[in-house]
Amino acid sequence: MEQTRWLDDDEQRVWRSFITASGVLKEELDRQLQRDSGMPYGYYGILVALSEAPNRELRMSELACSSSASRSRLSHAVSRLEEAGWVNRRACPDDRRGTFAKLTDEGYRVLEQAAPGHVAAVREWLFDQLTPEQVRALGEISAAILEGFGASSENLPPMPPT
Amino acid sequence: MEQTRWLDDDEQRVWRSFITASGVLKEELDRQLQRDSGMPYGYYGILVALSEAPNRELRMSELACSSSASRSRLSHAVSRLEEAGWVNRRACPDDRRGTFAKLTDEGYRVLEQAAPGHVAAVREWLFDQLTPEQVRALGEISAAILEGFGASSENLPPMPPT
DNA sequence: CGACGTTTGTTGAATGTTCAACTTATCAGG
DNA sequence: CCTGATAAGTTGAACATTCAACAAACGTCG
Repeated sequence: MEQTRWLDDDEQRVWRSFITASGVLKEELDRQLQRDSGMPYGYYGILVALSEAPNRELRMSELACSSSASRSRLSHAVSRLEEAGWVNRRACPDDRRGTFAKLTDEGYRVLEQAAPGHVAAVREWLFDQLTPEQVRALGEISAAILEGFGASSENLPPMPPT
Repeated sequence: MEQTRWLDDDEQRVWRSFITASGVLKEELDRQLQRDSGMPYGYYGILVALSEAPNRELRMSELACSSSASRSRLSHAVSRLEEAGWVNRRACPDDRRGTFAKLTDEGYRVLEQAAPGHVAAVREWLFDQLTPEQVRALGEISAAILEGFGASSENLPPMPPT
C-alpha cells in the first residue's frame, strides 16, 4: 500500500467547511419540511420526481434513480407515502416483477402546498448567500463531483412543481 | 405573504446538482467508513474532535458543537462509542451538570487505523475531481453558506489525526 | 436567601436508513 | 425447453437520528 497523502491545511479547511455547510443546509431543509409539511426531505424528492413524470407515475427502479434513493429505502418510503395516501402502487403489466408508483391527487396537492416554503428556504439559505459567479462555480463543481461517481449530470433529481 | 420566487432553470440545475453531489459523496464516505472501520461518518467526526482536544477530552456540549451534532444525537452516539470501548465518560468536577467524553487509547488506535482510508476516499472523490481553482472557490462558497447560518467559519469540525 | 429562568445532559418513543436475505420474474445460451 | 445469471422489489433486523419531555445544577436578581 502507498503512504497516505494527508490533506494540507488549506484542503483541510475546505473539506471541513464543505461537509459542514452541506450537512447543516440539508438538516435545516429537513427540519423546515418536517415542520411545515410533515415529511422529510427525501420524501419530498420522491413526490417531486413523480410529479414530473408522465402521468405522474414511475417504475420503482426509475423512481429510485430519479430520487437518488436505494431500492430498499424507496420501498420503505413508498410504503409510508402510501399509508399517507399520497402515492399509490400499481402492478406493471409488461414486466411482472415491476411496480409503478403513482402520485395521488392528494399527494399532488400536498406537494403544491409544500413547495413554496421549501423553495424559499433554498433561496434564503443557499442562493441568497452566494454571488452569481459563485452559483455558477458551484454548479460546475457539483457536476464534477458527480462525474467522479460516474453519474452523468443527466437525470438529476428533485425540486418544485411548475 | 409574498408570491414565490421559483428557481429558474439554471438555479434548478445548480441546486439539484449540489444537493445530489453532496448527498452521494456523504453516502459513499459513510459506506466506506462503515465497511472498513465499522463506524458511520458522524462517529468518525466525534473521534476526530476528541483526538484534537487537549488531553483528548471535551465537555459534551463542546463536543456537540465541534462535531455538528445535536445534544441528543451526541448523547446516544457517545453511549455507543462507550460500549465499543472507544470513549469514556467522566463527571465534570467544576460543573456538576457536566460530563466529559474522553477518547480511550483503543479509540485512538481505531481512529489512526481508520484515517488513511477515509482521507484517501475524500481525496479520490472530492479533491481529485476538482481543479485547484475550484477547490478555492468551494472553500469560499462553503464559508458563505455557513455565514448564512450565523456559524462563524471558526470552530469547524472533523478530519484526520496528525 | 430564594424563586425563576437557563444550561447541561439524558432518555424513550417514533421515525428513517442500511444491509443482507429472499422471492419472483426476465433474459441469454446451449 | 431448461438452466443459470441477472434484475426488480420487498422484507425484517439492526442501527441512527429526531423530537419532546425530563432531571439536575447553575445563576441572577429582587
